[in-house]
Amino acid sequence: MRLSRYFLPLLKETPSEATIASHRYMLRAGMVKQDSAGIYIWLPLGFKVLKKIENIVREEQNKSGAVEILMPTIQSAGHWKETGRYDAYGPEMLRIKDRSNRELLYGPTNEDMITDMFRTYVKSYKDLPQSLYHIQWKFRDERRPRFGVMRGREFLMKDAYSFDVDLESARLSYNKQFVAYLNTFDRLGLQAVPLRADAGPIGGDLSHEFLILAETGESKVYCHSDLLDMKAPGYVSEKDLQKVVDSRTSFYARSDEMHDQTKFEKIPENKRLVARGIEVGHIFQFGDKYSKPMNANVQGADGKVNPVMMGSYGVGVSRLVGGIIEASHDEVGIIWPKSVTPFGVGIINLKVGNDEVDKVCEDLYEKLKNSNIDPLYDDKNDRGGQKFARMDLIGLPYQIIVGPRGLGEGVVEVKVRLSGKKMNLTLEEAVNFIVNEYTSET
RNA sequence: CGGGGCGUAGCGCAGCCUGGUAGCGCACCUGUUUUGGGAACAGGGGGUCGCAAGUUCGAAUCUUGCCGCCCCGACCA
Repeated sequence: MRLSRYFLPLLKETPSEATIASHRYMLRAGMVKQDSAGIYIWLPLGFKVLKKIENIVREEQNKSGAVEILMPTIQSAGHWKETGRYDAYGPEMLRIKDRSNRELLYGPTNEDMITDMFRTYVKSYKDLPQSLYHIQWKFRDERRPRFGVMRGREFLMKDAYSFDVDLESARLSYNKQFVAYLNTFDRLGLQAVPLRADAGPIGGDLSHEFLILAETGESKVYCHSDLLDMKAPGYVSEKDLQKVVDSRTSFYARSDEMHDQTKFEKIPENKRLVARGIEVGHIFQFGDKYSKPMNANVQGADGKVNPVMMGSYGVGVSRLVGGIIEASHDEVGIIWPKSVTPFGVGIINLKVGNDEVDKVCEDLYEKLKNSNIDPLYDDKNDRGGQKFARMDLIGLPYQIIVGPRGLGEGVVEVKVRLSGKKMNLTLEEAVNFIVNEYTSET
């Protein structure tokens, strides 16, 4: 993309409402624009990142065996009355009436709807287990939206639902999602900690929440520090699932509400970690909580009819955009992990109009495009300082700086955003370096 | 939901107390000189001062009502 033809409305000054880094930078880097409290327009740069995160979440869901569907944002109140949640959910649910005075709502979650869908089709244990997910916009009428997209009212969420014939099988489905979450957050460049959680308003027996550590996090985290050193498991066969899950859940790791100081103090003192975190995922097993009142029953091999055993698994996709920035920024701007960066590399032309500089930039631009690097070429006729500051702010992992001074010696400058390290390389070397950075690790 | 605050140009703000027809910085447009870490000078465009009613000869400024937004706390993915 050529910057001169892109839509990137940057702000030099920080809007007064933004108090945390991710909110400040998302506004300044032209990623989002607030339309009303907790509701945002996703501008091109922000939208690209959102889609990249969404795709990683999708790929890991697919790998786990979950199947994608898409449920509507607007739901009928009927299903919610059947489970008793219409009254239980409270004012955070946005209730709407249509022209015929029918009661509708903008979905804050989808257990009721999917259970209704499931029961009309599935009657036999032979069709189980089943995991379905969708990635869809939700609405919760928060009393106090804040922190930009981290706590919006409208937000993009992946929610998966598992259906099993018994609790033992349901545990397997739960574990698959648990492992999928470890892999998902790893690919997003995040260190996510699974905490034992309270099932909360969704209800259930077994539950974990996944938090990324950040000073601005809303939850307090107490955990064994070795948990942070564990690497993502990658592919895990069914027979090893429980072992992998146990290897994480055996560590003490809890949020404020579930904290048990006595148990915490059994951890060696130098391994006790108290930090703050941002919740980016939450998984629940809740058995027949919805299937029973909704008569979502299946017939087993023994001929008996029982409610299907369910779980649900959420990831805050739009919240992750902010969460990643909280976890990865410095005093001048964002530092994107390679997996979600809106562009692979920024090319800075320091002297637009100079034949040689223009030619080298165009050459780099074409070569990188053809190597699937998706470069952003700053071809605007601005001063150097402005270009550097701009590129640092939007946080692409690599920059290639092309100017007459370097070209006089036959080199361009490659800058690594994270380390600040700069290298003088020939044009070919620069292209090879960037391509290699994106292919050497997955 | 408790407590506090703010709505004046795209962004950041002053003016309001003490009423007289709107200003500063950044951004934007034109020109000149510049050009390797957010350039300088000159000229210029952009506002029903959140909305409505009231007081007044006259309201950004005073009064009342409404709307919107933010911050702290409690709550939440």
